[in-house]
Amino acid sequence: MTLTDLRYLVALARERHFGHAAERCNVSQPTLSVAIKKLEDELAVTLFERSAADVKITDIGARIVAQAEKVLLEAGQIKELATAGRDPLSGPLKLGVIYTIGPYLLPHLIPRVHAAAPSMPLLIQENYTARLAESLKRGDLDVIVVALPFEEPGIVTQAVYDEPFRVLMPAGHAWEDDDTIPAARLADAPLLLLGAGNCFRDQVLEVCPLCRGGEGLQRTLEGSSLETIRHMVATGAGITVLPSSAADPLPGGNSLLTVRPFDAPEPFRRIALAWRVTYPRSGAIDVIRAAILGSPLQGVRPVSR
Amino acid sequence: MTLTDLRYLVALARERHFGHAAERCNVSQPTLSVAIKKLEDELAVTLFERSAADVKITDIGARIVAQAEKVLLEAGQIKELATAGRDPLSGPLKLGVIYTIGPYLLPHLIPRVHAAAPSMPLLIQENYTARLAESLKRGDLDVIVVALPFEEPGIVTQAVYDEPFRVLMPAGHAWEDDDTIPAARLADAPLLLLGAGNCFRDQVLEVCPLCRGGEGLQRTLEGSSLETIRHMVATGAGITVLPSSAADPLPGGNSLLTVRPFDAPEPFRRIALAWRVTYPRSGAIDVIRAAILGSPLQGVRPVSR
DNA sequence: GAGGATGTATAGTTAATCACTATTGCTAAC
DNA sequence: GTTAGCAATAGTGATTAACTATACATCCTC
Repeated sequence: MTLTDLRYLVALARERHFGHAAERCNVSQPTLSVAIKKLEDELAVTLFERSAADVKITDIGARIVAQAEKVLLEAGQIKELATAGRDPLSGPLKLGVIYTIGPYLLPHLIPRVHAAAPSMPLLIQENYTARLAESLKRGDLDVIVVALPFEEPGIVTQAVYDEPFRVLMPAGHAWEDDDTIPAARLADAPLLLLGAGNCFRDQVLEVCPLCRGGEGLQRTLEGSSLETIRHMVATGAGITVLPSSAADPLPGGNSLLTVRPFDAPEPFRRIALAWRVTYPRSGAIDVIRAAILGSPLQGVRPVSR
Repeated sequence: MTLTDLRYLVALARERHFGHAAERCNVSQPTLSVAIKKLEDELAVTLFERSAADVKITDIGARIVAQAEKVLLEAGQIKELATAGRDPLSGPLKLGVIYTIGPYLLPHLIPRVHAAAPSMPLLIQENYTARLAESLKRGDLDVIVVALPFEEPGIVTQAVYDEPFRVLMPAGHAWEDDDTIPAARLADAPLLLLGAGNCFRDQVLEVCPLCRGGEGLQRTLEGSSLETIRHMVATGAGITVLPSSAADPLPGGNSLLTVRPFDAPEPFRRIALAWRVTYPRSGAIDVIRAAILGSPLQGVRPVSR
């Protein structure tokens, strides 16, 4: 029993004439005749009473035809689903973002994606890189925004932008007079740091390796966020290093804080998109990339593809 | 897209492994692989993300799989319908009976058919032979009970029983002393007859052809029934000829009426079943025949097949 | 980083199926 | 009896679907 057979069956039930039904199906009369006979044999049921005068459907035949129509209808739905699903910008996209980007990127990203792909709602998860990677590989996420380096089997990455680091200090701090800050100076500063698991923490520690072994004045704030740290800096609890998108004052920004860049060469992190190499909706990824680059993130430099 | 393809699709969605899915479908891995690829090409949609680690279904793939399961379910219903419809004794049987048999046969027939084929309800129509024949050919009826001769193209008949004619007269009638009645005597009797269209009327007239031309004492009662005529005979309005099943007194019968057979050779009618030669439920016809022969119809003689 | 293990895709071949044309067979109507 | 209409069958060719064998890709291990 094939869908073609069922189409022949329904056509014959409608036309009550093998020749006409065959014509409607664009096949020859014997083709349809044989197919119906095959169906009857397979089902071990007489579907039609054939006579010279006309073709009559049996009671059981009528019931089976009704069911066949239902099958064909449902099968047609598959094609419709496929047509709808062919557009990579249709259907939800599961996006993961690391904690140190989400709060600064998402408010800009979401409306831009919505404008570019109105029928692609974003399902967003913020998490650590490791968790995002796991979800991405499991298929719980489709695309993630992470900092490089990021190497995972089966995952491809695409750099999107570079983002310099900044030193954040309370307004009136002694370093405020300097236009730029040397990284080495941080070694003995009361540096506020994110907890383990945040990639940004490690990147900051790389900027001033001395701190690591030094067990100096740094304080690790487990379970905290960049925003919390910023508030703590404002209250004079210490200084910190932030990515520029989180640090640079927006118009009408915080007057309790002072931001200074590092001495050249500025330390920076490279932010990238990552997805399974097998992920088919590359068009959706392009939209995400464009929306990120279209977002007004302070201090970031796009990375050409 | 075939039902087989959909089965492969569903299996792969369940197993998430080409080899295992193929095994479950009793085909080789390449067979399933090619089929899925063909489906994806046809629908122009990526249904699965394949990687060395595992097989992931895409969002659109999951939706299509759900629809495919629906299709397969509905298709399975066809087989179930066929299985149920394979029994000729399942499903209603549309039975036609001529007016001069119905009232005497049906009260016996219906419970017997119900006992022999409980899931074959009878849809019964009483009518003239010509109307029954038309309905039978149109397919509005499946089997009819008529008197022979009955010849129609595409229709087969099977004699079931012979039924002698009887003379019915009011109790106390002059002929009551005779054990049998010669047919010729009816020529000048006040014979009550059914209206035109009733085959039994013509059969009675054949018994005594003289009446036809004679325009004697006969009265034709249009739109009447044998039962009405019987009542009229009881009131002394005349005499009549009835088939034995309608005439012979049942235990506790009507004491106002006297029934006499004809002189030998008794005139009789032959009752038969008729159906379209293409009608597939011969088993149902056998049940009807057996139920008729099992009915206690007075005076009838079964006709062996 | 080379080699092995796992798993999917491809190549090449064979068998089955499907659809065609031509023809037969059947029924009913003229 | 003949003819017309229509479905069934025969026979053939093309397409499809299945197989086995093998290539290819990826990841993991040593």
